[in-house]
Order: sequence, then C-alpha cells, then structure tokens
Amino acid sequence: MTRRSNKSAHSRVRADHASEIAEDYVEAIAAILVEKEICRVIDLAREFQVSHVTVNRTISRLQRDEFVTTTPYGPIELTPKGRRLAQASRRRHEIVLRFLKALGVSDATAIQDSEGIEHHVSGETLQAMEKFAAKRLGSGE
Amino acid sequence: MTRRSNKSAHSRVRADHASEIAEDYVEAIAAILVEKEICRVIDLAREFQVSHVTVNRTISRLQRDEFVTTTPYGPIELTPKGRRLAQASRRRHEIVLRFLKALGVSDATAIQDSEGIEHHVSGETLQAMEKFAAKRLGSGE
DNA sequence: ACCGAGATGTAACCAAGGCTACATTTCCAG
DNA sequence: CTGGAAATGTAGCCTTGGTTACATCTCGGT
Ligand SMILES: [Mn+2]
Ligand SMILES: [Mn+2]
Ligand SMILES: [Mn+2]
Ligand SMILES: [Mn+2]
Repeated sequence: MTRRSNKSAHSRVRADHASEIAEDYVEAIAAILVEKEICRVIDLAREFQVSHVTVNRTISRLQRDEFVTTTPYGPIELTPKGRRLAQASRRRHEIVLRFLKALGVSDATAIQDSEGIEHHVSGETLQAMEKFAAKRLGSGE
Repeated sequence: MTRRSNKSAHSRVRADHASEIAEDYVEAIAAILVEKEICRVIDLAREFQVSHVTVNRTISRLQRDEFVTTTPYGPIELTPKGRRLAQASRRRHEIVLRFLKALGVSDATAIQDSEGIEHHVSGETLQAMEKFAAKRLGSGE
C-alpha cells in the first residue's frame, strides 16, 4: 500500500491548480469590496505581491471566464458567477484555517499554510476538518 | 482578524509550487527504482499521466538543477541531492497521508488530497499532523 | 482650471509545463 | 540476424503567470 496504488492523483492536483488563481482572486476581490466598496488593480497587486501588469492580465482571463467585469481605468466587479465562487472559496478557506488552528498550529502558520492547502481539500476532507474543529472549539474545551 | 492581516501568503504558495514538480518527480523516481531497479521516461509518463515529451523536458530541468542524471536513451538516476530530496519528500508525503487517514478520511481520498497538500505543509504543521496521527493510531486504538 | 503623481494600460520578454506530429533508436521475437 | 513495435528524442505550438520599460489616463490639491 502507500506506494503504487494511486492511479493518478497528479491529474487532480493539476486541475486544482488550474482553478486556484480564479478562486484566490474572486475571494480577494470580495473581501476588498466589503471593506473598501471599490476594488482596483493596485489593491490586488498589493494583496498578491505581484506587479500590476500581472493583475491586469489575470483580470482579463477572469473577465473572459465571466468571473469579473471591468472597464478601462474602471474598478473591478464580480459577476454572479464570480460571487458564487468567492463565497464558496471563502467558506472552504475559513474551514481549513480554523481547522489548522484547532490542530494547534500558530495563527501565522495557519494563515500561510491554509492559503495553499485550501485548493487541494476535497469535499470529504473538508467535512472531516469541519467536524474536527467543531469538536475542538465548538462548545467544549 | 481572519481577513486582511496576512502580509502575503501567496508568495509562499508560489514558492511551494515552484519546487513541487521536482519533489514529486524525485519521489516517484525513487519509488520506481525500489521496485523495478530501473526508471525510464515512460514510467514517469504513466505515473503523472502526461506525455513522454513533458517528462523529457521536466527531466532536462531536473538534470540542469542536479537532481537527476541521464543519457540519451538511457535510464534515469538520482544524484545524491536528488536522493536527499526524495527521502524528505517521501517522509512528508507519508506523514500527510497518515494524518488524513487518522482524521477519518477514506484511503482513496487521502491519497488524492495528500498529493497536493503535502507541498503546502510547513514544518510546524507537519509536526502537529505527526503528533495527531500518533495519538490516534500510535499505540492506542 | 491645471498639473503632476499615482494608477492603469501596453509592448515585449521569459520560464514552466502542457500538447501533437514526426524522426530516430533500441532491442527482442521469430 | 533482422524487422518492427515500443521507447525515446526533437520540432514547433500553446497557455499561464511572472517580469521591466514605457505610454497614457485620472483626479485631487493648489
Ligand atoms: Mn489560496
Ligand atoms: Mn498547490
Ligand atoms: Mn508526492
Ligand atoms: Mn505531490
């Protein structure tokens, strides 16, 4: 076991990565919209620590895929599809974050690790994490 | 908290991804070497479910970075550096896998999810996972 | 009103990782 | 020993996501 049984988990990982940027962007956009009511290219450049050019081109792809809308020099908005993805991504991210903290990991580390882990957590695992965190923090302890 | 405090976890994630293929390849090569004593391009193409061309070019990069050695039409071998990375990657992967199983996730799901998660687990989190799995499966139960 | 700093856009480049199509090499079954 | 199937290599293509350099637009403070 353990070795050589996995048909190809790697294809799944590649698929996870293909949707990762969309998930992180719409999640970030939604968060910025909440606390600043307007989202601009530079906000995302700061958040992701990339150049504004990278943000521009990413936003183009997201617009092509109908997650966001924007106009030249205008702010960035979410489509309904974008809002749905943002909501789901935020929920999953928060569950993973809470889970890591419940596991006993420091806040700083939990924040860092959850940013990558979130994209590789299946529904089944997410449920297990949720349950675990609930048992740890929920009402007891 | 939770929102807007993370300076940039995203840079860390990008760094994780940059080393991911090297880790997975050397880990796979080491495993193949154990049970077949020779590793060929086609073995890796099957393992990762990619074309042999992709494997070729990846192996070139790994050779450039001194993780593997190979010759035209020859088998693929690990350098000492490659062996060290393989060993460390295997260990981390196994801890994550055992951890997910200990959490109550099914074997199939644990195999899938651990393949992506492993690359985003910091030392601190890995230790927490190890400890948890030990408590769950270690001597009790 | 206007002007300059900061935000945004665009051009051109790069590396990684995918692919298909085709060429070449290996090596074993007959 | 040899023919051909399987393995390997090579050429050329694509998308994503990163960069710097430079051009243009916007808008708030004087
Ligand atoms: Mn993320
Ligand atoms: Mn990942
Ligand atoms: Mn692995
Ligand atoms: Mn992996």
